[in-house]
Amino acid sequence: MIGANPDALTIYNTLSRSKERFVPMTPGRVTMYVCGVTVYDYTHIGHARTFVAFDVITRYIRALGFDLTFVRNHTDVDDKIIARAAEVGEEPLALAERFIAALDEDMGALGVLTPDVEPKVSTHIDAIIAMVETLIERGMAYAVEGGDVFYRVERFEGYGKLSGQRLEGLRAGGRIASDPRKESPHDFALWKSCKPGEPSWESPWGAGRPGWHIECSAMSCKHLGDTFDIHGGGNDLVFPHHENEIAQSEGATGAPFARYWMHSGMVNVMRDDDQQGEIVEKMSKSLGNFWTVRDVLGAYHPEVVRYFMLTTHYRQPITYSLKMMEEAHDRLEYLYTTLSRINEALGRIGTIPEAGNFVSPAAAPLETFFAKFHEAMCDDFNVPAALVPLGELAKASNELTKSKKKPKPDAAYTLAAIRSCLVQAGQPLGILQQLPEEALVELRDKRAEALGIDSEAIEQRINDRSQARQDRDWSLADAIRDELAEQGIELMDGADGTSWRIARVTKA
RNA sequence: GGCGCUGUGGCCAAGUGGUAAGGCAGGGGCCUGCAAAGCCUUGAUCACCGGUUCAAAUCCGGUCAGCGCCUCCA
Repeated sequence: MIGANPDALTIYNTLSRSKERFVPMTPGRVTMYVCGVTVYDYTHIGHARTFVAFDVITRYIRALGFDLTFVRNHTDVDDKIIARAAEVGEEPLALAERFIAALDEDMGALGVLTPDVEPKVSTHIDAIIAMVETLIERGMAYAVEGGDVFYRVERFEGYGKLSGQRLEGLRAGGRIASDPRKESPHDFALWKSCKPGEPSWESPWGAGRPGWHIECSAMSCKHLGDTFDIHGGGNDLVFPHHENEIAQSEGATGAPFARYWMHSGMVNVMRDDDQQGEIVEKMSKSLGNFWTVRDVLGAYHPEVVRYFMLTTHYRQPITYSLKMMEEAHDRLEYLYTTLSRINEALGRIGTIPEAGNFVSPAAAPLETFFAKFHEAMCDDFNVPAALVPLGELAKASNELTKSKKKPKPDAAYTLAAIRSCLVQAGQPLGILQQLPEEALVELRDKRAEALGIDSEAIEQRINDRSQARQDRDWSLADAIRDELAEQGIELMDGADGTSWRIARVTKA
């Protein structure tokens, strides 16, 4: 990508609690592992936030010229999956498989790139067992009667280095009675014996299944090695999941685990509370306050969902609301409208003039565009700041496309350059990747569909009005405009006919 | 109780030592048969108190408020 400088990238590392210059282990190559989800239900907007955040990160790392290997797992063996499967009378692995397919579909629709490797627990049992055995050999874990294996937390010196927790500060067993077979209440399960009827695999400790944290240690090790560059996930995984991963991996290999830990912020949701009024709280399955990706995709264009997520830095929490989605919709529509106007203007002349022969009047934002964009992106992927130069470009472009005349050669060149910049910058962000004319229709139709507006009826009335306007019957034309405006339809009279859009649902 | 995060104009949101990016909404204007779109223009001293400094939204201490994790969680 133009202006990209891989040496300039800075990443906030949870481990050091500071921004660090990013230097990969192997020059030019980056290895990254991101925790996926436990697949027992449809994914919600919270999952999508993390996936989109790391999608932008993977895209931008590649745009910087790095050769990235990206691994993201599916946890397909887990208590919740077993419980859900029992509820609906399905085989646990079949249920998991079904929701993996749904996840692929949802994330694909959101434009989230498929990772290079998507390992599953069920296909990595050997690697998991091997790692547990190593941990036992090294004294970092112990098997107990009944066929469970626990990690010996107190044996791992660095325990708590990621989350800043100290063993004494933890409320282990506070809410759930601690297993008396544990040496310490903080010890956690690496291998769990199974009850009859549950999915299980043979192991040196009897039939059972892996504990929750071990799969990520085993699978990241298998696909990326003992030490790799970046480990990511939602910040609710910092403790205990990621802390335990470090204990397992470093306890087993003796080598440093992930070098940079990146955590994305949660999606919040507003709720009306009788006592406290409006309160924000984390979107989560257990609170039941979630919107599934498919619900939201039913109402909004996928790039609108992405744009919404791009407006807040990935480490900050973001509040999901209708108002913010509408705002994102309008802003994306604005950018696509800008591109469409460029196409229209450029369509009025034949060939686009070559660079270098013209002094363009709107060159200022163009000259600084990539510098600003990369400066923001290299500052720990500051996407909200990176969006600013896009807006500047759009403004300059719309100034140039104001006139309906044939653009002058230097203006045409500038417009072509702006279009190219917008589309290029949109690539790592995952927006502006459609033909603008198609995107605008999709944006409009999606909103029409969500509001139950009949597009054909609208177009019919527009035709009626066009006739009235031809007859110079302004009062009838205005009456139709008002009638449609009642439904939130805004008409745009242009040189080549009338187009329409739907006004925002919520204003204040 | 422990660990961590946050508090910037009506709303959203960057900035983390040199006198506040950007977006939305609102006001004014240009354009338009009218309108929409687009363009121009307009607003904050950064929760509070104290300290460090030539200089702080930005560093340190304290207070208040909100949130997350410590149990499954993206």
